[in-house]
Amino acid sequence: MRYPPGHKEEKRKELLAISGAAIKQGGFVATGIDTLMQAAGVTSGAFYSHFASKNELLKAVIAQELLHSRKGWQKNPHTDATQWLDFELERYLNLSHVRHPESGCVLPSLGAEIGRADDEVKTLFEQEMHKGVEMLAQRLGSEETAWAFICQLVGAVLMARAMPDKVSQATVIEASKVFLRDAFKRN
Amino acid sequence: MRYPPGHKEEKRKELLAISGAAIKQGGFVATGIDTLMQAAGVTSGAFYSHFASKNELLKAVIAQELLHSRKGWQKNPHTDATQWLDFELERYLNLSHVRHPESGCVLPSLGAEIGRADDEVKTLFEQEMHKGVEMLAQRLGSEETAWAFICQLVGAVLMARAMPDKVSQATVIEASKVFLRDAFKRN
DNA sequence: GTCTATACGCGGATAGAC
DNA sequence: GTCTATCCGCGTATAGAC
Repeated sequence: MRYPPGHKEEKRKELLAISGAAIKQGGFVATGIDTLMQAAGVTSGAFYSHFASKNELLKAVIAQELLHSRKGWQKNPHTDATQWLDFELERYLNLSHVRHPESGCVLPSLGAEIGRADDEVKTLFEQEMHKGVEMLAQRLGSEETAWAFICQLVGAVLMARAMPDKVSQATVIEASKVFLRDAFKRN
Repeated sequence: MRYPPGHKEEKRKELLAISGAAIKQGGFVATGIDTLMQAAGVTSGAFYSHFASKNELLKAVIAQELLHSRKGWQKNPHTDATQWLDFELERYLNLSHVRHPESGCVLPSLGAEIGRADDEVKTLFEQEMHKGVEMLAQRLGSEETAWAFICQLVGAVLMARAMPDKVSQATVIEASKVFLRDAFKRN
């Protein structure tokens, strides 16, 4: 055969990573398959060798992105609760994250579009989210607290990205940072 | 003249309200002008008698929706801080709001798309948001706290809408409700 | 002010050559 | 597996009749 074994799986992974970044940046509906494949250096016809439809791509992107987010949390080196929290707050609530959705968390970028997607997408999303919430709950005490923590972070980046300049963006994310630090300090 | 004075202004208001609902439900990019005007009972050609472009419509929708949100806060009858908070939490964090974006807050629905819009849109958004934050700050003590409050609410509804069933939706919004109640209780 | 008709581009998806 | 070519529908926006 002309391609080494495992080539297809690797190519799919590559397309997935590039598509994920482009979709987080431009939005799922707004970004066409032509654009996605151009970013990957192939033509739109090649897309369907790897994904059955654009909706299948969305599911694959969600699974990949949320897996990546969970891996990110596992890299937090701190055992002390306060230090662990500060590390996560700095990592998520910073201007670079606000200004670079293509390499950031999928939730502020695609949350609303997942909400408008079909049940297959939402069910997959729920399953992947729950894995993350279970992980966070071990640090934050309960799944309930983990959900509230996530909602605060996601809402802050979502709102900050809608702001026109760095100053107002910083105001929004710093507010949530202070609020969360304060809420978890008194336990 | 064939139409009474003020007819155009009224018609524009009507188109704006109907378009706002449809866009919050389906997304700004994903909803075409044909669809919007069909919902209003006119054809797409009529749209341009009232708005210069789809982007101008987005700005008008944002201004209208955020004005409506501020009016909603003003209807809160409570003076006691705890009662005021409970009233707002119940009003925003409930399943009906999660399941009816067309009549709900514009922020979870269009936040990400505003983030991808041009500077004109974002600047308008910032100005309108600041009016609301100033109002909330009088209740919550500071603009910083107001921002954090908004981010938690918006993130909760955004995440809940991405969930596939009522149970998981309720889990998300209840978590934020408890979290916020707890955070403001200890002041 | 609203209608119909239309220009023109881009959307998702498929067929067949290589 | 990827390419080119193509189908068909929908997107924004405009022109001109009524």
